[in-house]
Amino acid sequence: MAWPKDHKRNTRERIIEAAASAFRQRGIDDVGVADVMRDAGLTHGGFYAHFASKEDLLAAAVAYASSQVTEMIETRGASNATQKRLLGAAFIYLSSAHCAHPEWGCPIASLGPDLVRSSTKAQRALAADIKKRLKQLFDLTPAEMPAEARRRQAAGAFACMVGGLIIARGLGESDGLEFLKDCKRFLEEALDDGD
Amino acid sequence: MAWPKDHKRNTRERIIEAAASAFRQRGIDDVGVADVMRDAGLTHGGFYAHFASKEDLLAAAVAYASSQVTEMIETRGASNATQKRLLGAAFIYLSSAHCAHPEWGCPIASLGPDLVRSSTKAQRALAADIKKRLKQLFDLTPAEMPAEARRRQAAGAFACMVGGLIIARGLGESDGLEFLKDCKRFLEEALDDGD
DNA sequence: TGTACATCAGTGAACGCGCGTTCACTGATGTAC
DNA sequence: TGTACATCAGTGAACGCGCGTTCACTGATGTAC
Repeated sequence: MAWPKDHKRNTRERIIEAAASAFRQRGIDDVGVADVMRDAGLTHGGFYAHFASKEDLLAAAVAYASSQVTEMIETRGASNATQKRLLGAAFIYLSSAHCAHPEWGCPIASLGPDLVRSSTKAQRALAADIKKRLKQLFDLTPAEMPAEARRRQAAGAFACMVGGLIIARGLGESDGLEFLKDCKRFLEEALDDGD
Repeated sequence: MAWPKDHKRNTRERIIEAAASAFRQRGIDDVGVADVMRDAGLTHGGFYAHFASKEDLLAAAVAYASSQVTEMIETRGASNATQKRLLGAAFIYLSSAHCAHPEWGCPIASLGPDLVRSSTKAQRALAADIKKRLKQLFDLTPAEMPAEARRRQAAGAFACMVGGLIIARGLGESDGLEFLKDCKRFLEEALDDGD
């Protein structure tokens, strides 16, 4: 081979990162293949050496975005060793920083409904993201609780997180922050139940 | 005037209804002006006699969709006179029927993230929808509770409803139904708190 | 060490296609006489 | 009651534009000798 062996892999990764940011910030249809390639420092023609279609790129971008959120929750939300690890994850997710920056945040909250209507491949990436997240949140619930109760808490908290973020963004800056606070207090009480 | 005086108003309404269904089912960008007009039994050229732009139609469609959801909650969810009216609303919202039929359901769950990125007019329609819904849900909480607690319950339940529906749709048929049940049980417990 | 070569990542012009929007028109309707 | 007319909701061809995708090519790189 005439090129460093991971050069193409690196380029591909760069394209995926650029796409993941742009899609989450501006939406799937408002971001063209040429835009993504420009963000990655390339010209649009080379795109199809890396992906079969824009839909394929979307699926890869969702998977990448999902892993970013997993890391965000792991390192910034659930690091405390107390009983309230799920609540810590929810607080990070419902933070004003996450609300203001969809481009590095949860792809379900920024693209979910579009992904449901999307190609099979992107749909599968979404479903995989959801299942991973549910597993991650489940593992943050108190281990001594019955599994069913843990699953319920993970599901309810996750729903509240995704919906809360979307609604807060829809309300705009000041009302949105107020709403986020209400959601957090709601979860605080709701998750106290099972202790 | 050479036409029945509410003829144009009726036609406009028909276009809005067609758009509200199509947008919620297939997404904003995947529904063309010509599609909407065909659904309304017209040809595309006449569109601009009713709306200044597709974005304007979108704003009107969101407002119409919102009123449909208000009615759904009012007539099918919150009709009981018990203490659990908010829970009743949530159960209707998180029903499998609503999950399977975005075209007559909540526009926040089907279009929310897209509307946040949309024109100012559509954004305003979304924010208005959210505020109306929050007010409606607030009014379903027990009147004897402190206002702050009522607001928290309304916010948390609403977030859970929107997020729950989006996640369930993302999971697909069977897993989605299971998830909806978990969300409903979660809310059942969470809303018991304040009684 | 130096040179010719093969490889293939990336370039950029070109293609169809569909969409939002415009506009000259048609023809159904209520009104005036 | 009947006819000519004015109105304007709706028609359909046409426009420009941007996007996803294709393809012949260029040129940077590691390898063979």
